[in-house]
Amino acid sequence: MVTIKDVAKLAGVSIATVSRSLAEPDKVSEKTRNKVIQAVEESGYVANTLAQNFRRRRSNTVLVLVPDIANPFFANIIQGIEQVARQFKYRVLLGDTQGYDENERIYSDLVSHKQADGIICLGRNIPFPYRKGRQSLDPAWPPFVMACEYHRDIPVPAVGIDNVAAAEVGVRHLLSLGHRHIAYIDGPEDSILCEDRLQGYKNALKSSQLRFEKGLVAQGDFTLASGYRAMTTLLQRKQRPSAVFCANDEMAIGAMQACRDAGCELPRDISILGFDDIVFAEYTSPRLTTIHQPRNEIGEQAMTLLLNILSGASPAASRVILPFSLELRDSTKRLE
Amino acid sequence: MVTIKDVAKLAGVSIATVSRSLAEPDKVSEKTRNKVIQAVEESGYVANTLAQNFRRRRSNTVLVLVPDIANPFFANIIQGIEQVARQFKYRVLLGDTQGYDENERIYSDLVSHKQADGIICLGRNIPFPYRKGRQSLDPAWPPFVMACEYHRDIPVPAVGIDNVAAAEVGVRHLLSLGHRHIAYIDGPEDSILCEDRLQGYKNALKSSQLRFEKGLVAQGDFTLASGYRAMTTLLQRKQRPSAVFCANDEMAIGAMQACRDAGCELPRDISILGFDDIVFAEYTSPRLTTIHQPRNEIGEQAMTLLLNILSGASPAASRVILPFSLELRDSTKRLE
DNA sequence: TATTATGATGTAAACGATTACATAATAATA
DNA sequence: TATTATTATGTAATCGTTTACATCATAATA
Repeated sequence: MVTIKDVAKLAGVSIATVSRSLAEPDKVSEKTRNKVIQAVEESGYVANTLAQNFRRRRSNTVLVLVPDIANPFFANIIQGIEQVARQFKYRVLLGDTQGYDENERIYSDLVSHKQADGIICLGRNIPFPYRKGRQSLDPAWPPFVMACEYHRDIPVPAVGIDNVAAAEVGVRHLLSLGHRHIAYIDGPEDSILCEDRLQGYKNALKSSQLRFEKGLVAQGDFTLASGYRAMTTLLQRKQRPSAVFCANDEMAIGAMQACRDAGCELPRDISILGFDDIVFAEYTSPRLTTIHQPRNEIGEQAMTLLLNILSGASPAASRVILPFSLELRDSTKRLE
Repeated sequence: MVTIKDVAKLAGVSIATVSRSLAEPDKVSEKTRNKVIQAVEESGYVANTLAQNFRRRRSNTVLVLVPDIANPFFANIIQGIEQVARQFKYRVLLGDTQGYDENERIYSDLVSHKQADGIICLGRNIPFPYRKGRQSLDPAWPPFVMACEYHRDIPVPAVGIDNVAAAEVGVRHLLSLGHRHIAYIDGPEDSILCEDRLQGYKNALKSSQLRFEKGLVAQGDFTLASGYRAMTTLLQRKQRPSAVFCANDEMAIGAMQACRDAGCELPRDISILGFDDIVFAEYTSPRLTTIHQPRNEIGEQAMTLLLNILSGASPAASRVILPFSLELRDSTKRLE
């Protein structure tokens, strides 16, 4: 293996000069710089990243905590993160937490072990211990940002959309189609995202002087199967809802299947509205009307934000709110 | 930061002894071992992984090259890899190559830079330069294994199913339903997987004394959109196929949509058979009949294989072939 | 008991880079 | 030209481990 020593010998300079020529080229005369570059090429030298990381006490790696990689929604966010990371020569270490807090802990240890410089958290759990009610960011925490989710109490830097507004726009769309009996299939209980979407749903109802009915909210957990189950429950009500707003597309797709299995025709009997706009939304039957989130951009922005923090930007909480849009397709229909 | 030195001082031994107590406990007397453990706990020492990696010249990290993380099929394989990796204290570095060879090169550089100890390649491209026709594994290559795909010329360790057999089973199923005019929607051109599946398709036809017709093969690239396009092309033939075998589920789902858009009723007019059995396959309408692959296990086995190689097992090519199964659902129907 | 084998510990040299500091070379100024 | 400021380079310490080797203590053997 060719080391910096070999290059130094070959170029007839000291190792310090080689190091400088490579890291801070303008701190070195043009002549020597050329000699060094020549020697590097001749010897085929590549710096040993392990040694560099050790000496610089950082890894140029970010850890991404994903509740579930198999969820195509997260996959797109990761792509955005990857893209920016690659551009800035950062590596992306993946941590699939499968929704378990313990796993999040395990992974975040990597940061204290200097295996990663920072964390992007796609899930809803902060992987560090914290006291409830704490107002400011704990200075002991490693650099990290949340994407999609955020935190109500702690001012964690976060990237996402305005979920209240997005849900409201979606439900208002259903209302504008004449629906008055609108159900909501909720995501995991402790998700702020879902709380916000529920709030948007309530706001929309209110704007039409409709009363919020608890029985019209069914619990899901973002999976296809949970959407199916939730819808099945809703269909058992004496008065079936004429429209259903789902907290994500997968549950919407599950719900559609439940409707079909119950003998409903879509969208004639029931309108369905999703959230996220995953690729599959365009390939359901009927095509799923849904709220589009700029997934790639969320990832990009999250990584950018983290890079800023890593390069010493104020650790003050910055929320990046990106635009959403209502994607009108065929799963929602005017009530006849 | 508390280092090994501090622990040594606290325990009243040398740093070598501390290191040994931790790495090779049986090379040290019980008394000292206890003293050291005590000191470690008291001081809250955790070894600096950066320093360890540097000194040990390895990173305890594997690089996973994924053509597309957004593909749920790969996501499940990654989960399998993750699982085993975590168990053996390995980290998973993710490289989304988005199908570009150059990206694969970039990532595989990480190995030469010692950022990763080995590679698991989910795509079809070997990320190192190689001469065609080479019979043996290049000893200069870093440890790596392929999952799903494999290589025809080079004996690369690989994990997957018998794609020829699987496709044959699938198509025979269509034949058994009376279909004689069966199309095939192919995946990317340079994929051995797809070549194998095509071969299985041909074998099945042959077994029923049917002639292989080139016009019944449409090109796709594993995406939903490409499935849609391919199916649209097939539907323009004077004689429409009565059944279509798709090289993966996503193309099958795309194809279903194309059929509906062309006014076909499924599965009455056309039977559709997928491949992979992604979660969404159960939520299409009609539910997709498909070939099930043990995705998680493929990931697990691939990681296990890589670990073996890393721990010095013979670098000889070992192929791990896992079982598949035909998942009968509602998208295939007896020809009337 | 003297000698040898065995096991436990310590000493110090790596690993391959970065970087504070000292020194040498050059340019700018008086 | 002599002096000072500036820039370029080299020397050597350092990061926190691991590990070859030397040393010392203890147990086993003659």
